Formats: sequence, C-alpha cells, structure tokens
Amino acid sequence: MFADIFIENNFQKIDKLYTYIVKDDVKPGMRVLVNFGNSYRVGIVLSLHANYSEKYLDKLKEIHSVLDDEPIISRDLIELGLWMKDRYLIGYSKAFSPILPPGNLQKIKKKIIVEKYPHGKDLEKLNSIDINKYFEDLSETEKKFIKKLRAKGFIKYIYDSLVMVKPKLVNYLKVSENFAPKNLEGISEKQAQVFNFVKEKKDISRVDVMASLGISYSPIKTLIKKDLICEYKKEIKREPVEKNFATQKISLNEEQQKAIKSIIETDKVVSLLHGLTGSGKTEVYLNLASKVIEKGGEVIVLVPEIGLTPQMIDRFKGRFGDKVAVIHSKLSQGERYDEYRKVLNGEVNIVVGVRSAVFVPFKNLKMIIIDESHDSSYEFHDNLKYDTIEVAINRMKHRGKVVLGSATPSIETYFYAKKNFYNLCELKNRAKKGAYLPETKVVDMRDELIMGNISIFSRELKKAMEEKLKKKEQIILFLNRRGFSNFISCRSCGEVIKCDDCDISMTYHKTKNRLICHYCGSTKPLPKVCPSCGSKFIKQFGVGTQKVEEEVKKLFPEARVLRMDRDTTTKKDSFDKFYEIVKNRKADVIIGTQMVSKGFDFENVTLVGIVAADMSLYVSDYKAKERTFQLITQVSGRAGRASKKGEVIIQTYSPDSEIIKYSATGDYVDFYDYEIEERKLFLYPPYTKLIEIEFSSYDEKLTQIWAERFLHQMSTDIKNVELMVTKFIKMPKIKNINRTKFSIKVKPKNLVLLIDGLKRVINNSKIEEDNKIFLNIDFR
DNA sequence: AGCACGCCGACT
DNA sequence: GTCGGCGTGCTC
Repeated sequence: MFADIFIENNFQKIDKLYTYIVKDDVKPGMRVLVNFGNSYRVGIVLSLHANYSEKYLDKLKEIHSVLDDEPIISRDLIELGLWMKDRYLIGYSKAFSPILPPGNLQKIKKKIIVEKYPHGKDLEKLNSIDINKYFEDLSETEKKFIKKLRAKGFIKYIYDSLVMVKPKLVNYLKVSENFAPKNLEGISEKQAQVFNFVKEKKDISRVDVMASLGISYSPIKTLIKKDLICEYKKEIKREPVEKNFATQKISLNEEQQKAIKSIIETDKVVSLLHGLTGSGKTEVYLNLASKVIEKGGEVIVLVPEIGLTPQMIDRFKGRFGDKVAVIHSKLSQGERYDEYRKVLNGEVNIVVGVRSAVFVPFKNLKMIIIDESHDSSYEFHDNLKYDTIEVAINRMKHRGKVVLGSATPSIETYFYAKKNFYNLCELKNRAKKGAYLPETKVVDMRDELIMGNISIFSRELKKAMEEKLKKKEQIILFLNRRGFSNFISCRSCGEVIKCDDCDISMTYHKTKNRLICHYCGSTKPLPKVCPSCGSKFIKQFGVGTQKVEEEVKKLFPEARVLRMDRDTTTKKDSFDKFYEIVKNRKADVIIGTQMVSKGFDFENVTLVGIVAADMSLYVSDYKAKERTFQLITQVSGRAGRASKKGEVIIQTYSPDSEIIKYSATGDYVDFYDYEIEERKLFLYPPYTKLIEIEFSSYDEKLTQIWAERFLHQMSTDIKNVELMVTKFIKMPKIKNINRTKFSIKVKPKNLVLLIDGLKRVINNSKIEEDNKIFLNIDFR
C-alpha cells in the first residue's frame, strides 16, 4: 500500500503531495511521522492506493510511525481542501491550513536523549542543560553544544509529535501555612488590605485580587516574601465566553414562521433570508438551529467578526447553553484548541464563529447559517484565500443547507435569489411590537456652509443631539475614518505630508500627537513647519473620529462620550467592555467607525448621526455604491430598536446622489433595481466575473514590465475564453512596494476555464525574486 | 586538532 | 524554507 501525504511547507516549490510506503494500519486523515529530506516531519495522509508506478519509485520511504488512532480530519474535509486548492490557485499548505486542527501540524519537535555520557568538562556542561527539554527550547549556545555532542555520538535526537496546548495554570493566593499573627506587625495598609482579602476569600487568583482591590503586584510580592501568604498554581479550564446570558424566548411572528418553514422545506441548498434591520433574523436562526439539532444534526453560525456581535453569542449560549462552541480571531491558541476539541469530541452541536469556523470538523453537519452575508470579511482576498460563502455552499452540497442572512444582501446574492437559484425569504417588518423604522433626514452640508456653519455638525444634528441628551437617550455618531484629521497639507505650497514608505497621506492622531500611516502603521511627529517650503501655515484637513469626539465634548461638556474605533478597541476584551458601558447607559454619545454598524442592539439609542455619508462613495470600485448603501442602512438600523422612536440624520455634500436617496429611505429593493441596471450596463458582476491581478516589486519599472509580460502571456496562453481587460492602474506605493494592476472580466460560465488558464500562465512565467502577484477574484 | 562560518543541495 | 553536510580558514 502507498499513501499520498500532505506535508505542510510554506515554500511553494516543495508544497506538494509525497508518496510513502504504508506498513502500519493507517487511514486517510491521520497524522504520520515521516523522514523528509534530512529530518523528520509530521504529515497527514490524504489518500491510500495499492499501485504506484512513477519515477520516484526508487526513492520511496516507509512511514516512520502513525500518530493518531483515528483520523483527525474527515474525508469530506479532505475533499474540500483539495477542491479549494484547485479553485483558489493556492498550494496544499494554504488550502489545508484553515482546515487542520489549530497549531497541530507545526514542525515536530526534537527531543534530546543521551546515548552515552561524555567525560570531563563536557559532562559538567551537559549536566547544566535540562535534557528533558526540547531542542527548540534551548538557548543558542546550548544548541551549539548539543549539536557538537551529537556529532560525537553522545547524544541522539528523537522526534516527538507535539502536544501543542498545555493545561492552563493560573496563579492563586492563599494564607501561608507558616502564618503567625505576630508577623502581621508592621505591614503597610495596602498589604493588610490584601492579606484580609485573601484570608476572607480563602482561595482566589492573583489577578482577581489585583483587580478587585485595584492594586499592583508589589504589595502581594512583599506579603509572599514575608511568608504571610503564598502563591500556587491552579488549573483553569479555558472558557472564552462569560456565563451570564439572557434566556428570553420570543414568540415568532407570522413572517418569521413562514421563513423558517420555507427554509426547512425548500429543496434548494441556499436560502437567502432578507430581513430588515430589527426584523428578528437572529430569532429565525435560533429556531432553525433548534430544529436541526432536534434531528441530531449540527449547525455552524458564521458572523463577521465576533467582537462585533456579542449579542449573537449571548442569544445562542442563552438558548443552547453548553452545546455551543465559540470560535473567533481573538481566542488564544489554547482557547481555540479547547473549542475545537469540543467539536471533535461531539460535546457541542452548534458553533458560533468567524469565517474560519466554516471548517469545524462536525460529523453530521446539516446547516451553515451566515449572518450579515454581505460582509466583506467573508470574501476572498490576499490573506484569506477562499470565499467563505462558496466554501459553505460546497460543504453543504448534497448534505444540508446554507442560510444567508442580511438586511442588505450583496447584489449578486439577491440576483441569484431573484433568478430562483436561491430560495428567497423576506422579513419586511420589525419584530418587536411597536418598533417602527426610524425617521430619516438628509442634510445638505453645502447649505450649512452657505449659512456660515463651518462646524462638522449641521444645525439639525446639533439640535437633535441636544434634545436626546435632555431626554437621557443615547446617540450614535458614525464616521468611517479613524484619527483626528484626514491629512496635513501646507497652505502656501500645497505639500501633503505622506508616509515615507507609502504614497499615502498620513493621518493626525491627537491622542498620540503624531501622524500615523493607516497602511503600514509607521508614525512621525507633527511637523511645525512645512518640510518642503518651510512655511508655518500647515493645516489639518478632513475629519476623523477623534475630531468628532473633541467637537462633541466642546459642544456638550456634560455628555459622557465613548469613542469606538480600532485605536480604542485594541485590547482583547475592550469591545465587550464598551458594549456593557452602552448597555448600562453609562455613555450618552457613542462615536464610532464600522464597529458600531453591526449587532449593536440597544433600545435606548434613538438618534444616529452619519457625520459624513459620501466618504466611501467616490472610491473607484464598482462595489463602492453598494458598500455605502449597506453601511448607511446598517448604521441607521441602530436607531429605535424598541418602542422609542428612532431618528437618523445623514449629513452629505451630495444629497442628490441616488445612493444617498435610497439609503435614506432604506428601501433595498429600489436600490437593487437601480444598481442591477448599472451592473448590466457596464458589465459588472453578477453579469460577469471580475478578476484583479496585482503585481508588485521594489522596483517601479520592473513591476510594470513584469505586469505587461504577464498580460501578453495570458493573451497567447488563454485562447478559449473571451477576456475583457482594463488598462493598467498604477496603485499607491505601500511599505515601499510598487504596485500596478489590471482587471479582467469574463462571462460567469467561463470562470473555471480562466482559472485553469491563469494557473498555466503562472506556472509557465518565471517569477523573479521580489516580484509578487496577487489575484483578487469575485468568486460569487 | 578544534571550531565558527557560510555555502550547497535534497526534499516521495 | 529548512535541515544537515562539508569545505575553508582561523586559533590555540
């Protein structure tokens, strides 16, 4: 028997399958240890076959050992990985890395064992090294020494399959056994406080002591030194979600019941659940999930970024309790591993998670629900080489169902639903009784300027804010730009301060008093004079969230302001913390970027102000209008979720734009009808498939030559497909890398042919040292 | 002789 | 990319 084995290799040239001779019992999906090159590696058996007649026959080696008793990935996940590899023009390693258990296939660890002991100084030195350690954990000098001993035959390496995750140990405090009351004499106030607290609680973690008393580690350290209390390690089971959930059960309205029935009964794989913001999509998900698990099936619920939807977890955990695992990007390796194990061991039957959760190893998966399915985090791009929705549909084909939920479905999705490829369910009313759609006003900021109002707030918005503050209701101000001002420019010579490595204007951040490049993150101080002409008249232009925050504080000094953007929510839990603050009404004005646009469901928020609606409108991307509409609609939906009437004020410089008009009424179908005509006219998706090919290198000329050569190669190699190619678009330099790109449009049915052709072109064209190529493909 | 360093080549 | 092997040239 022979086994085709996948060995994780980030190096493209050797990223392929390797054949080994099978001697022990092994099944596809099991990990094996094999001799590879001049060392050992862990691989996964993807398939077994009885015959092998290729040129490597004389090189074949045996599998060294089988590491698992049972496959760690199922056959259908292996198939999915192979399909992804072909579909997304990626190697085995990239295709399988999201499928494999977290961190389990890393290069294996060398353990050191002593064969015979050396004499003299070497023995002394050897004794000072912990031989039970892994080779990788040693210091550089120790490594060198061990290598030397190995060369002399004193030491051998053995290869251990690694156990990635160790039990989580937490430092706990208790009163010391040697404690004598007289030792308490002369301790400081803080120390006494700590001692009494520990004595009272008996058994408490160090972190908890520090947090509840608001102290640092130092008084604790002193007490330990004085042997009044002592520290010990205690194992804690990782639990990424805290355990207080609302367990409300809401009765369904007629629309919701109809949707559920239709999704359960349809013979189509994909259902689109198109429901207004606040129409109770989550309740539909919960009911669908419960129907599936009643029959012994399993469910995956995908959400854009888990930090953005604590409510989704709340609701699912509240309804299904311990039967839910949660997977998101901010989990630690250990937490991720524990959650993954829960799925593998069948301890849970629901997973709520971000895009990578689409691969969790359920054995009887019957439904994948994708919430906010229009969200761009599901799409194929440079660092996420698969389209989550496509993968979900592929995984569920012949096995189960995919539910796409959204208030503002992507144009393509709605197109397919209308063409009857997908089952379409609509929720047209808000679910909660007495909850109405918010009243929306569009304010023309040009008029404000004429009337002499140079503030970033229109008079209308200012007045509305005053009112809501008086009524103790909450306000969300939305602005899609971080920082304080957009760019710094010189008034006398027009120079704009740009990042040294990128062609991007830098953003002023007032809190740090520095300019920050939002692309590469590098910073520099705010110049006092223009670096180009020396003029003192350099001025900030544009508005960011920090500026809005400052303005609000100036206008309403008594209001409690909370700013939410990437700068303030970097820490692991800060989103949840903010969420609690808003929920408990400890903030009056919430200023935020896209973060506030999803899952922010608060009944006391009655005003949403969109400070600058046109910002994303004029980006040269055929999806810009769609994105603007989605964003405005999503943010507007935050107002008036319950019985209090909501109000939305949209500030814009282009009130006549169709998109702003549709966004204000929030009518998706009107917007769709308008946009689909445009797509048809200009041959954009869904009428075509769009592929962007981006070339980059450190040399500007090389980039261009390489791109042109590639295009030429394409036109000779790909003959059977009609290509519509745009001209080259030079892109701003980022991190000192020059980039240029062009796009190709093809008829949807030709996409597979084109991908095959591209694969050939890429394989045939020599890619020089620092040249890189990125493909961005609209797969849907 | 012993050792650091850098280059080379294989990878089923 | 990563590993071990091996040649070179320096130092005690």
